[in-house]
Amino acid sequence: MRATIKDVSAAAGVSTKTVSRVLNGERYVSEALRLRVEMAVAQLDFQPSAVARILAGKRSNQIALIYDNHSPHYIHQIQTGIWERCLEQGVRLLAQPSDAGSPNLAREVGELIDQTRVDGVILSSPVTDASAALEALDKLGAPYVRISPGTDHGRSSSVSMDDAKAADDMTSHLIALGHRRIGFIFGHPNHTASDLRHFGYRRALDRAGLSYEPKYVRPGLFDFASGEAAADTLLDLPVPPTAIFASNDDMAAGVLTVAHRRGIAIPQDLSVAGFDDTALASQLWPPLTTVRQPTRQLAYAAASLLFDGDGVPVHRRLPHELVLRSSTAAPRSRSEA
Amino acid sequence: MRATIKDVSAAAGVSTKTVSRVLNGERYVSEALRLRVEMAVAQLDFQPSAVARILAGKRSNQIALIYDNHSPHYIHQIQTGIWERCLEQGVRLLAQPSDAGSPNLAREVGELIDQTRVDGVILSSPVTDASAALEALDKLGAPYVRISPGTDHGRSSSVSMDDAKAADDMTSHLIALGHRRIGFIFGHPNHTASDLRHFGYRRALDRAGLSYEPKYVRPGLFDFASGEAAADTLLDLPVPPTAIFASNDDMAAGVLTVAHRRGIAIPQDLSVAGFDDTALASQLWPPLTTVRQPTRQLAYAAASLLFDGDGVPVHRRLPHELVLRSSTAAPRSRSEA
DNA sequence: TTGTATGCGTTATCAC
DNA sequence: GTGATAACGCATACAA
Repeated sequence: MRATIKDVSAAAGVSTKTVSRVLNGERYVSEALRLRVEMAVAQLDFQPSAVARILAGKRSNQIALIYDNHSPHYIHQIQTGIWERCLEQGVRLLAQPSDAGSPNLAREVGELIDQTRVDGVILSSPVTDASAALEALDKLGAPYVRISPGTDHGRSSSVSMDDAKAADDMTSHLIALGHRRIGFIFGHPNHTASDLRHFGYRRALDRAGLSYEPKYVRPGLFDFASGEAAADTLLDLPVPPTAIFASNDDMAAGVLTVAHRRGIAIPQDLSVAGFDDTALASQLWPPLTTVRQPTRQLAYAAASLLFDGDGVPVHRRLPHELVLRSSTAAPRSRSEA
Repeated sequence: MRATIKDVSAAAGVSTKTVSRVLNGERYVSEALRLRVEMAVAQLDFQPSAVARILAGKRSNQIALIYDNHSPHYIHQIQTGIWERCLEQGVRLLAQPSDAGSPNLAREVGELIDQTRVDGVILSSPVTDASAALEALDKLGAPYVRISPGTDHGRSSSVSMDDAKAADDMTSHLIALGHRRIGFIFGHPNHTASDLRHFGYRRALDRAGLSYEPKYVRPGLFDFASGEAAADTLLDLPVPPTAIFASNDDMAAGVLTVAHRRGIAIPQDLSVAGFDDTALASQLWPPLTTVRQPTRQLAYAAASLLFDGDGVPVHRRLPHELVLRSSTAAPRSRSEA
């Protein structure tokens, strides 16, 4: 049978409370007793029951991650980042897949909190913007941190990258290389980052005095197929763009595929850039010029905010990084006539 | 405040035990009382505490997945498959990253079981073959199911694909196309599937009367870089292979990259095939001929085995699928002289 | 500094 | 069928 605190206290000849004190590193325990307790613990290979601790105590040392994202890489980065911080803190992580658009979301979140007694919740995109979930958490008074929220920044603690600035930077880079017709592929409409990226693209054009041409902007769904479709449409234009900027790399891979299929040379005839959301970009040929999102770091920071938070909402911005490669080299003679 | 069973019993005018009976769908409750209890539950929006249930009851309705794999896609498939089954069963999933080679693995597993009281554990590759973990589970008498174990099949319930047969099938396909010099890139030595795949490759050669040439077999680590390195070595041979079969698709992507870099046309000058472990293959150009592993289904089946298991080890084999594409078209005139 | 009594929210035992 | 009452294994408040 498993050993309990009672067994330990009997073996050490002290009260259960003293054992509890030693276990939790409280003060006011004599060295002598502490030593005896520690020996007994080691001897019996005692493991405190997390369940009993949760029931009796105030904290559960458990947090939950609620996610709904179809990019395995994104989820993995998020989980890894949070897990790193949890390890340092001795906290367990409950992974909770969900459907950001589901009418049951509020109920699911409520059940999660009530049933498991998690100390807090981390929301990743796109659940981070699901008001049903936020309302449920607010109502239950559960602490939560949002990763890359698109709206309502002041509502809770959150961490994010500056998507608009990142898109602006990349677009400006393309412009500086001499590009004048830059295609843009929108991200999934459910993700607020999509809007921000599009806005950054537009802002950069505007600042450079270039006109925003809706025909160069195509919708997308963050997946390979929509990237292909968008590229086909853009490259079929009478005057096609000299560069295509995709809102993530799955779609950028679609662009590359279409280019290969059509015999279009990269970067000589077309420059391709994208957000490196799924880390696919580094595996493509030619290697893509990308905006690298610090997903893992964002997740780590989110967990930190959750653990260290004192109630007042805090926002943390983490820097993005432009990874420049040959795929966006200057066009060979495609400046405006 | 959260409602408790006591509140419900008071509201319904019955004992707590009766409420418990209704909640757990036990027999011997009159329709009248059952109805009153259900109304009270709905009225109070009562959520039973999972924690208290675990402490008092026998089962926790929680299982754990122990994994250590650096392929986000693999992990995602595994988690998704298990989660699907858990949803049907109303069971929560605790995700436990680990290090299959860590000397602390046994301790970590022991703590997991003792602290969380999970009803069972699912092990994915490569932890599925970590004897330290298996011993710890055996010692604690915790039920567990292994996904794609490479050794000791009889030790526990398990699910798997026939890796040797899959590699054999693919190699045979290449041979049938006319290939006589087929390069092979080994998988990560920690994964037992690597050996099986290599064996299947060799068996197919043998059956076809082709000699096994060690110079056509290169080591690999299941990552992009090792695929590149292996391809470089193979293509530098005086008489290079006409086809390269990589043990996963990350490495196959490396092969494609090297081919592009060297101006080698695919499939005219080189055929490329691989195991589609990370689902990357479908996004490459040209699309790769692959063995598709039913990862999600394996995970789902593993969870089923865990829930339905009655103690006696059961093994379930799930079929693989060959996805044939132009990347392994017949060689244009490269048959042996 | 140490120990005692009580509670956490549910299930299990055993009466009625 | 139904209901008291005792566990479950720990933390908490309060004494000593």
